[in-house]
Amino acid sequence: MAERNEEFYQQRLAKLQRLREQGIDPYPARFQRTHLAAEAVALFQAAHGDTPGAHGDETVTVAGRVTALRLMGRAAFLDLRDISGRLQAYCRVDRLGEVAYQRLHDLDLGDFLGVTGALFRTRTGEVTVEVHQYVMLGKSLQPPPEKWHGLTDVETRYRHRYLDLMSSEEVRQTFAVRSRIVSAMRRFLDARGFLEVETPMLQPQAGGALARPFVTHYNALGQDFFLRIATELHLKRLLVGGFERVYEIGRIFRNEGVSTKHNPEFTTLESYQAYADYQDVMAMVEEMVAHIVQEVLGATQFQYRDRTLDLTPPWRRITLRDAILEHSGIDYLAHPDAESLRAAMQVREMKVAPTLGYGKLVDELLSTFVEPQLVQPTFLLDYPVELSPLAKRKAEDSRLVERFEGFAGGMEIANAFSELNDPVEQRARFAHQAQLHAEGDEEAELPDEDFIFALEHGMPPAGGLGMGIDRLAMLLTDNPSIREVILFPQLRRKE
RNA sequence: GGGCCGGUAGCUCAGUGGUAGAGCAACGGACUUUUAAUCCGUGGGUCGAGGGUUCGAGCCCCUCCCGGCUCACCA
Repeated sequence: MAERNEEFYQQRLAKLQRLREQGIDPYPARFQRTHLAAEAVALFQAAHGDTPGAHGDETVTVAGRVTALRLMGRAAFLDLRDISGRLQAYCRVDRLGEVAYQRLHDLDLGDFLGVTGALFRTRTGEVTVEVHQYVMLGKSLQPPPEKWHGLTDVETRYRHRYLDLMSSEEVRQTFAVRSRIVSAMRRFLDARGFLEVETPMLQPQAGGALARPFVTHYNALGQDFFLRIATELHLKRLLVGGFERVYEIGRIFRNEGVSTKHNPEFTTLESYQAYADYQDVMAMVEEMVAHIVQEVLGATQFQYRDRTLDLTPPWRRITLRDAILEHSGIDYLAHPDAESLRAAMQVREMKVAPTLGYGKLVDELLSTFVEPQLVQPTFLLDYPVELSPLAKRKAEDSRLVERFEGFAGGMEIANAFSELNDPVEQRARFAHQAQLHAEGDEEAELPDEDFIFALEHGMPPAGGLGMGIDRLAMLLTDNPSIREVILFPQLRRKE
């Protein structure tokens, strides 16, 4: 864990004081720069090529953080880093004058500095700005992480993410990619006529997924509220209201353990499209993901861990039944009830809690045998109705619903179905869930009377989708842990 | 919650029972094209916390805290 160092702080505070005594504001409000670091380098390169020792007459003003400082008596080099990259600055006493030059001794790594000067290329070939004048833009009072090894302590990286970002270009890149994923997703959906909406995070009851919620208290109403576990039920109310294509990208909260694939708050996309079914959604998912990857990485093939993933459509499609049969040898449809299926699983030496219901057992088979094998993008189709209280049954087989999940890199990244729009059946499904809840399943879906009331007013057939943005970001940034793609991941409080 | 691993200077890390170390960073000095600048010198530590064993504990034992991986739980 990073800790404050009082000695360094006092030293830097003294430097700050010296600046003020010289009438210098160490925290000015504004600075007008003419170029980013990378722009300055490109400018010089275009005008003078890469001949070592070349001097130009281009004057630039750049600003950034001091990341290295090499004082050599009557001359000094320092590295400035801004969002575009790094630019070396060269200071010499005969150019800056004795006073301004000596003041460099009170400069520290981490300070923000603005410099103006002429570009040249050193004899070792680096484009450099020879400083005519400089301005302190923000004094730093704590030392930055080590310049060569950077920050490796994982706990410090997460608790003080600014230090991690400060010292690692790779980490900065990860979060830039994450941002581009989300904006590419928005562009894709917007171009297809989807309307982006926002629905409540604080809810009198949390529904739309099988998960335990966080509870909070609303003082003004004197009531407990729940943080949403999904956006589904509100988005479908909007279909009832007449919107035909809606989506929401937002944070949801699930009161569960953390792991490399789970953070208690995470970000999902949910979209709903009227008059579409899960087959239409499947086509959209593979097209959308390929589009995003192409925009963000410039190709639909990329490295994830030790494998090359190819997200070019079409993705493999296989029924959940066949996938489980293939990887575990168990045909769950041949075992129509929980007792029989559990017995079959125990024959294969799986430890299964006797309290697990039929749906959970199937889920267990999926996550144990199938999910880790799905490295290349794959859609699993047709799930048992017990596992999907909000999905429409298949016309040909009432044990199953029209649902698919998308996998890549051994992780679930999408979940979608043809939405159940029959209010009477929805009520019955809720009743079944209520029964499971009464039997001790804390994750069972609770009946949402207003949602049923909405359905009773008529909802068009629709295809709905949920996607985990964090997991998509893990894939595209080649990170094995969800915490690496969340800026401030959840950690236990430390005191 | 279980198992395994880790927590030593601001940072990166050595140190397996006998005077707490190195590199970077910091401070002082030399140096006008360096770039992990170089050279000389200096300061800097409740060794995660608490207890125990021992003549003596960073090191061995116990408890606890925090983190990582993993299993379980968990979409």
